[in-house]
Amino acid sequence: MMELTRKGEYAIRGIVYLAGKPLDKVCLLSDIAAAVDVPPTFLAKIFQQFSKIGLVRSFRGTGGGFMLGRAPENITLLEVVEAVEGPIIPNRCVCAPQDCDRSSFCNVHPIWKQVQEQVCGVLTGVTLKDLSDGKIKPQPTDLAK
Amino acid sequence: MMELTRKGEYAIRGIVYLAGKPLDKVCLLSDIAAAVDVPPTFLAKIFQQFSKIGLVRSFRGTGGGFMLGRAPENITLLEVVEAVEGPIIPNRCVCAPQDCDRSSFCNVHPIWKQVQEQVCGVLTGVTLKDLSDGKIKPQPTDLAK
DNA sequence: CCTAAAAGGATACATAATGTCTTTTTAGGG
DNA sequence: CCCTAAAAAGACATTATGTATCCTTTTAGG
Ligand code: SF4
Ligand code: SF4
Repeated sequence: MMELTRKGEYAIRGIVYLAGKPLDKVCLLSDIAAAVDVPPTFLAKIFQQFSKIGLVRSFRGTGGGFMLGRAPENITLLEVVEAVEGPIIPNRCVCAPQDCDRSSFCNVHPIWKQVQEQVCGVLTGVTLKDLSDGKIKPQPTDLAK
Repeated sequence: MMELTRKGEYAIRGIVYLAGKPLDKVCLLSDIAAAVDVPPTFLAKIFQQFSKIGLVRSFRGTGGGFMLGRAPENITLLEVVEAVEGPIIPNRCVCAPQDCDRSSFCNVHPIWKQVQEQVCGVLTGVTLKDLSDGKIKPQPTDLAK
């Protein structure tokens, strides 16, 4: 449960690599794939998805390639993950309570909502800039003392 | 990503049902399955797993069935989930950093560790008693203001 | 020894993950 | 205008996982 797929992992590697380059630098897919050690054909599919929603911009033909669609400090890890993995849904009832007859009286239901919020919270708190800089936000170290 | 499987969902339903019964009451698998609307054969497999690790106790033969292995206030949701889904691992590097060449310098790595802690934190904070009672812990409502 | 019930094992089917391959579109440059 | 570089699009192949069912074996009561 809860496991990021290869696709998600590769997606992050690829776009973090881009985030480490100057914003206007156009990078070849094949170069990115080699740098982050991902099968190029697979990464191509991933970047196509990114491109569709504007996370990266693509240029075709000679001299083409990819660059970030926005400044890396304005792209959160959550966006990247959800772009390729879909929304973070610990249990189907979180986004479709009507699918479960028991949701009206179920005590577990709110727990999954809570889990979702926590996970999204962590991933929203990290930007591509943080990741490429190596300057990870000081974690709250939330010890409910 | 992050989605509980049917197995996990059914497991929770089943054991929460048990938690709502007197501790010494032996329940028939078929009754449990019917009550929580889960395929009986599937629930059987799940309860076998529970039984092996002592989360529930089983009795064979005539008059047999299942009961909780411990008091419901001493069983956390995390235990139940991990019993059937395995450990909560947002990314493989969380439990096997040696599998990834990049883990030594990777900035994403600690994020997954953080996610894991948050999720486990939420699930550890809920017991079967809470779930069967309907008395869900007052959530921290962690608004980092 | 007969019956109830769980345990264990094998199997079937569907879906999702993980890639690869081929063809098409777009763009630059001589 | 053509040639080449590069991404986009779509089809396909393979494997792993999820979701379940069935059958046989073990255990226990009466
Ligand atoms: S039983 Fe509760 S937790 Fe499970 S799917 Fe339905 S609402 Fe969600
Ligand atoms: S690249 Fe980083 S996040 Fe991805 S698997 Fe390796 S250590 Fe983990």
